[in-house]
Order: sequence, then C-alpha cells, then structure tokens
Amino acid sequence: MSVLKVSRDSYHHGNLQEAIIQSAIKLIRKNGPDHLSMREISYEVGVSPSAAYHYFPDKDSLVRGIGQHLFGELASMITKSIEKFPGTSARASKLRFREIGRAYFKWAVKEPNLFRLMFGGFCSSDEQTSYKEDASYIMLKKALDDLVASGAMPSKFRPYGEILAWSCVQGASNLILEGHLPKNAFEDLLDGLELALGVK
Amino acid sequence: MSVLKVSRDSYHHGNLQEAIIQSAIKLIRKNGPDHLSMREISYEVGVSPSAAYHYFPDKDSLVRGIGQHLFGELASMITKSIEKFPGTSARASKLRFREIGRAYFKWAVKEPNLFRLMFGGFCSSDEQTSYKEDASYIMLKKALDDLVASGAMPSKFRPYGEILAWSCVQGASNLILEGHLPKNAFEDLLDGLELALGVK
DNA sequence: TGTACATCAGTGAACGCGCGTTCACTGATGTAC
DNA sequence: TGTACATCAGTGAACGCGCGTTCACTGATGTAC
Repeated sequence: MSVLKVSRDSYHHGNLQEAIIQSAIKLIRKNGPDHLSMREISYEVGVSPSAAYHYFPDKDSLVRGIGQHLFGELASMITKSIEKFPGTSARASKLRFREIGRAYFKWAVKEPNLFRLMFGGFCSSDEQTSYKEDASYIMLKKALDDLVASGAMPSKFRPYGEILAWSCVQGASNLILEGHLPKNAFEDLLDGLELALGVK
Repeated sequence: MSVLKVSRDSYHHGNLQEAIIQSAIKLIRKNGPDHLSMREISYEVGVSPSAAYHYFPDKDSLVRGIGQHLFGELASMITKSIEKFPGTSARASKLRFREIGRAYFKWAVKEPNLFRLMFGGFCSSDEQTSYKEDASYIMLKKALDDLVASGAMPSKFRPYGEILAWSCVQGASNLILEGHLPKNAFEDLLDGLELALGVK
C-alpha cells in the first residue's frame, strides 16, 4: 500500500490510464505544458514512476493523447454553450455564432495552460486527421450555414466564414492571453467581425 | 584559450552580452523555446557556464530580453517589407496593408520557434509597455489610416481595423504553424479580410 | 615612462536537483481442468 | 470446489543525464601617480 497522495485499496489501480491523463491535465493546468513530468504524474496518481509506461510508450505520446482529449473537451464545451440558442431565426443564428466565439475565448481564459498546450506547438496536429473533421470546426461551419440560411449574413462572405472567424477568435484569444491586448478587446473583436461580415 | 566552438583571442570576450543573446536566439530557433539552456548557450559562445550571470540575473530575464529583441526584429522586417509600396494612392495603401499581413506570416513560417517564443507565453509581455507603443502596431494603425484616407476602405470599419487585422493574422499564422490549417489558407484569409472590410 | 593597484570579466568546480526511461522483479487475477 | 499456472499490472532501484545557479578564484585592463 502506498502512502502517496492517492491511496489505493488494491495492488491494481483499476483505471490507471485514465488516472494518468487526468493527473497530467491537472499538472499542465498548474505548471504549464513545459514542466510536465512523468515522475510528478506518477507521484500524483500514487503509482511508481515506471507504471505509466504500461500505457504510453513515452512522454510525447502521452502529451499527444492529452492534446486530442482537450480538443474534444473544447468541442463539447462549445456544443453545450450553443444549446441555449436553438431555432432557425436570424436572431438565434447570430446568437449561436457569437456564442461559439465567446465559448472559445472563455476556454482560453479559464484554462490558459491547456490552451497553450493545444495551440502552442506542444502536440503537433495529427497528420491523418484533417481539421475539417474536428468537431469544433464542424460546428462553426454549421453556424455559418445557419447565418446565411436565416438571412443574417450575406452569402458573399460565406466562403471566407470559417477561416476568418476561426483565425480572429484564435488570434484574439492568444494575444489577450499573453498580455498583448487587453481583455475587453474580445467583445470589440466580435463586434468588428460581425460588422465586417454584415451580420445583422 | 578555449577549445570550444567559438575561439577567442583574448581573455575578455568583448561583447559577451550581445553574443549570449545571439546564441540564445540561434538555439531557440533550433530547439524551441522550451529546451533553451544557459549551459548550452555558454558552450556555444565558448565561455564558462557562469559567465552569463554577469549580464543576466537569471534565465527568465534573458528570455524576456530576447522576447523584446524579437519584437523589434519583427517590426523592422515589416517596415522593410512595406517600403516597396510608397505613395498615397488607394492601390499603394491596399498593397501596404496586405504586405503587413504577409510579412507577419512569413516571419512565423520562417521562424516558427521564435514565433512560439514571442506568442506562446514564454516571455510575459512587459506590464509597463503598452501594445499601443509597439512599432508593429503603430505601422498597422498607419496602414489603416492610409486605407481610409485614400478611399480604399469605408471609414465605418476603421474602429475595428487593428483588432480585426491583428487577430486574424496572428490567429491564422498560429493555426497554420501548428498544423491546424493548411499553408495556403493564409492568402484566403487575407482575401476574406479585405472583402469583409470592403477594401478595394 | 614605469609601476602599484583597483576594477572588472570570465573561470571552473561544485551544489543539489529532477528528469525520462529501463529492467528484472513480484503481487494479484482469472481461467482451465 | 480446489489447484496449477499463465497473464497482466505495478514495483523500485538504477542508469546516465543535463540543468540553473553559486562562489571563491584569477587573468586582464586601465588609471593615477
């Protein structure tokens, strides 16, 4: 029996793989994506330093796995945030569109270190998986389709919708997070984006 | 006399502070902003590991110094790139505006690791210095003023010019760099931005 | 012009540390008979 | 129902490493007289 942080009632952990991922996320949240260490994870979970290697061949693949996991979390957070505005009206479409941006930014502000992991070059994007299959991207696409369908946005802007919206929101989140722009700039950005895209 | 990488003809180096910064930049370029080490810098410069501490109190302040240095480099790169399009015509204004975005992106692609250092949370932005005093920001502002003055952009978009343009370009650069968007998406982004801002 | 001396730049050995990963192992589990 | 045994999960000691930083030091420099 270990005297470490998390005690176990059996020799076998039960769900060590998941526990490692959760602990890793917790530590990244606290210490930043650099400064993650296999040893600290093991200690947190209450397991020997070598135990993790039954589930992950090395540190890099663990980090990559966490990256994927976090993209899923971000997507489900966005999903939840737009459920508040159902319907096909122009007004609902517009609210959903704006809410996607807000949810993205909220995530960044709430979890700066996780955001840095996802977009800071720590987990190189899987070559196989295209961004087009990413759940968040699909939601953005749908929101833009809805804007046009409901008459809330002129269709001439539609082809540039994804790249413009995603880039803007990503860039502003990043710049604000790192202190290059003030926090209140984000709503300005959304105002500007909607004005420029003719969303009304 | 040292047998290290860079030999010296005198006990005193002459310009060690600058040499340390240059070497650090070289190493960040090669290994990424995490993985920078004081010892490797010293070795590269051909100096003992402790020598650097005559110029920088610790590693963090060196990194912060490099951050500032790089923002200067980016700004001067942008300056140089827009010198090719002088004049007050709408056409020249538009070309300058677009060129600023291109230069920014080119920098990101050419120096991914330096870009990551600057915008990845490694050097927290100086609280004292406002983004409004940043040379790149001032150039962007000027470019937007010129767009309006030359009639190339409707003035109603002017208030959102900086935040929209900077966020877009930053976000797209970041996303492309980390493999979340394809490289050719950048020109699409600029097309979309200009279309949305009514730049013609 | 020559010398003493203060100042400064760089040395090199050492500190204590935490890291990723390997490896032979042992304790627990479940299945076949 | 009971036992032998294969399988699997986690151990713990060890590997070799590079790191940031300190500190008493020494070599070079330049200035005052």
